[in-house]
Order: sequence, then C-alpha cells, then structure tokens
Amino acid sequence: MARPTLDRESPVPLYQQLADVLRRDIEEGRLPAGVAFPSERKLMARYQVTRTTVRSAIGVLKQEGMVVAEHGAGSFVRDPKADRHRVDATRVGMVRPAPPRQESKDVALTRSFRLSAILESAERRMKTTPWISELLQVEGGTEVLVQEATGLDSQGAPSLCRAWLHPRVEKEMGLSEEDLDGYWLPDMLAIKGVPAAEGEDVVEAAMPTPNIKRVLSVPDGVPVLQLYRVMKQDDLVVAVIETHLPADQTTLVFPRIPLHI
Amino acid sequence: MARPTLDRESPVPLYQQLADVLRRDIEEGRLPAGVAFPSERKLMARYQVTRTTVRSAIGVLKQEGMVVAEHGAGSFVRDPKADRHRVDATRVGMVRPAPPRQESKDVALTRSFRLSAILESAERRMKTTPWISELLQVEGGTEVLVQEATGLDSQGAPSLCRAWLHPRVEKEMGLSEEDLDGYWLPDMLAIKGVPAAEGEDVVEAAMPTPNIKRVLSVPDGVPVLQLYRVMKQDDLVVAVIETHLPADQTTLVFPRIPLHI
DNA sequence: GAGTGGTCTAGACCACCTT
DNA sequence: AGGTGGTCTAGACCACTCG
Repeated sequence: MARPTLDRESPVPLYQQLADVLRRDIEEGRLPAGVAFPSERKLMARYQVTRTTVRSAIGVLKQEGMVVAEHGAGSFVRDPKADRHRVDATRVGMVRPAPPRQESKDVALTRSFRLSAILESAERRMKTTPWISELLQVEGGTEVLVQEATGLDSQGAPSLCRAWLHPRVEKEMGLSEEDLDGYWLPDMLAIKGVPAAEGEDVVEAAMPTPNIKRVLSVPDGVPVLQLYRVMKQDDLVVAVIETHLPADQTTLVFPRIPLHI
Repeated sequence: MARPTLDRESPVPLYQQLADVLRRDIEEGRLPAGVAFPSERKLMARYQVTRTTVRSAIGVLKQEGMVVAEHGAGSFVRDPKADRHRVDATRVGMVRPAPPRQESKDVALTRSFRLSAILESAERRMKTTPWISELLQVEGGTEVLVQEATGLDSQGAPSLCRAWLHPRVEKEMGLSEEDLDGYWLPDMLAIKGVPAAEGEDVVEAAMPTPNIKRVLSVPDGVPVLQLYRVMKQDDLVVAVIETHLPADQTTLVFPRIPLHI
C-alpha cells in the first residue's frame, strides 16, 4: 500500500500534513465511521514522527469533531449525522425536560444522554449575567427567580433549560418560589394569564463551558446551540427561556417565517 | 501575591488544574479581556511545570474560545460579546453578500473580516452532499446548479452562502448558468415568479471544516452557525440556501413564531 | 498481559512581533 | 535583540480497556 509520505521540507507543519492525510482518509471512506483508527504507535511508525506529532494531528481532527478518543480502547471516526434529533424550535424550552434515563455505556456512535447533575437546580434565585441582563432588560447583577431543568426535552433531545423571570412580573403576580413547585415557568405564566406570545428567538453557538460540557456530556470538538426565547407582553419582557443543546445531536427546525426578498 | 499552587498528588491533571486557575482569573476579572496574558515561560516559572503542560492548559482555554494566541506577540483574553452582529434571520441568504473589504490587520478584539478566497465561486455545478440531498429531496450525488458567495452580508456580518437549485426547477424554468450572471438565485426565483414563501429554516452548529475556517477566517475555539433555508412551492423543494456564519460574531434573531404552550 | 490513549519532562530550533 | 508562541524530538510512567 503506497502510503503518502510527509514532506519535512514543506513549510506546512508535519502534524498538519498528517492531519490532512487522515482527514482525507476519513472523507474518502478509507477510514469509515465507527471503526478503530490506527493507533498512535502505528501512526508513529508509519509516518516516522514522534508521538507528540501524531497526537497533535489527531488533536486537530478531534477539534473538528471528526474523531473521538476513548482511553484504553482507541480512537474512532465519528459519524456527524448519527444520532441526531430534529427539534421543533417552537417547542424548545416550553416543556419541562423529562427525567434523565438510566446511565448507560458511552459508545462512540450511539452516545446516549448521561446525567451526572441535578434534574432541577435547588438554586432558585440567581444574579443575571451581562448577556441575560441585556435580554431580560434589567440591570446587570439583578437577583431574579430562576428555574433550571436538565434532561431529555419533549422531543427526546438532551438539553439544559433555564427560565429567568423578570422581577416586575414576579412582584406583580406575587409569585413565590413555592408557587413554582411542580410547575415549569412557561406553564405557570400561561395559567396566570400571561401568554407572552410576543417576543423573539435569539440563536447563538459556542464551545461549552466546563459546566455545560459536563451536564450535557458534550465530547470535545462539539459546540452547543443556545436558544434564548424572549417572552414579551405589551412590549415588556416577561421572561427569558435559555436552552442549551449539544450541536452534534441537534437540528433545530423553525417553521417558515415571512422572508424579505 | 499568594498565587494558588498546583497539587501534584491530585488525580486532576496538572494542565487541567492550571486551566481552571487561569479560567477563574479570567472570569473574575483578574485577567481582563484584551490585555496580554502571562507568557508561557512566565507561567512555567510561576507554577513549576514544563512548557508542554502550560501549553496544554492554554490549549484548553483556546478550545473553549476564551483565549486567542498571536504568534510572536502573546496570548490574549477574548471578549465573547465584542464585535457581534445581530443578524435578522429573515434576511440571511436572501441578499447577495457584499464584496469583501480591504484586508486589514487582525487584532484580537477587533477581528475584522478578511477574505482570501473567491467572492463568487466559478464552480457552478456540484454534486450534492448527503445532507444537502436530504434537504433538497434529490438522490445523493446529483449534480445541481450551485451559486456561491462570500463576504459581508446585507447586515454587515461575514458569511458564506451557497444556493442549491433543484434540478426540476432548473429544467422547468430553462435556467442556465448564464442567466444567473449578476443575479443572486433567490432574486432570480422571485423575478421568475417563484416566490417560494413556504418551507422551513434548519439551524445547526459545528466546528468549521478547514475550508470554511479559512474562508471565514474563523479562529480556533469558534464554531460556525449553519442556516439551511429550504424554499418550497406546492410542497416541492425549489432550492436550498445554505449559510455559514462565524458564531463568535453572530447572534441570529428570529421573529416570534407561534409557540406551543 | 498486551495494547491503547493520557500526562509529563527536558530539552531544541524556528518564525514572528515589538522595540 | 529579546521575547513570544509554534513545532518537534526522545524519552518516561500512568490509567484504562479488552481478550
């Protein structure tokens, strides 16, 4: 097998060249998804480089989300379209996520959702971050009522949701933390006659913070989709529903909105 | 200054401990955005570890999108909310991106959009990828008419757009590659009486492929938002408009859609 | 027990930026 | 010129998985 060889004179670093070779192997099907990758020692021997260089190359592919490594077992090519949920954006955050399923083995291709964290946070009052403050239209660092839920959402996709209630609404409605026991905030708002049908949906993506990464068990090289649902009534913000979804498992679907052509 | 020290007995690896220390320094404002980070040699001396370990720790923060390194100059804390564009999702992909601006210096905090690639691809006919095939509802590998445009979109955000035309429409309308000269496909469809007001919008996020990373000049640790706008008429797919947006600069805003409560 | 990936050391040389 | 990050070597020991 005439393996491509690396060019030590090239200005392109060795680990990049090796990453390019391996990426092509994956893209062109010579290294199919799910099967074992050549081990680091094998790659060292085949391409005559140090283990450091091999690991850098694999690191590039890990960052691209193409490869996952499993300690002691090997590295594996990830199938980017496997295990995806089509998530209806109109429902995200509106229904309390289901309790987590039983912890199960983590296989490269069939990553199931593991939960090591709380289903619902005990913490019910938090200071707003700058970004939430902006959306909620309150001053930064205001203490507001927060509800948090983690698990599989109504559509089977893992998610972490936080519902931030505007202090004005809390006060006007005389809502207390106890009132929310057993209720998910959007439900409660509907019950109390605050449908909050106005507003907008804001979508961002970022690499997960260590906390989010742990709670949603997001592997390396996988970003998180963040949907912020701003609920308004009479042009005043009532609440913000923040949802984090692991991007390797989530396809967010919005119904057609009127387009500007 | 009583620096926290690393625990060599801990099961938590040194580079992780160091990353945690540095992350906290950033989060709590001791290392403000934009200013120089301690150099790798300084961190080696301060924490009594090898440069490899220091680089691993900084690598963690780079992957999280908290830090950017500039060769020869130093590493810098990134401000996650700086330089963001609020992008109206109803307009994305519907208007041809503007020509690229002059190439300019790349500063950590004010990354401006650089274009090394084509403004509009010469390639006008491509095979569909599996994912595009699914959205376009054609068989995988079908050759279809594709238009590609890169630059700043109508709202000032950098983006890469591809418009994929369904072969049925191409045939029925007798559209040729020349017809598209000077026109952006969605405009052309509107002109030809195919408003394609139906359909749906699909949002995903992923780490950029090397090509996208280069074209949009996305730094390490930054994912890409992908918006696929499926244009339909009478329940048949007319075209798919694919848009890639660097997630560190883009906040995608959807108007309120009817919610399921 | 053999093989795998994860961590860490102690160096070296280079390319790049700032002054 | 001096400092910075980028690449690479040649080892070592460890924790984990699998047959």
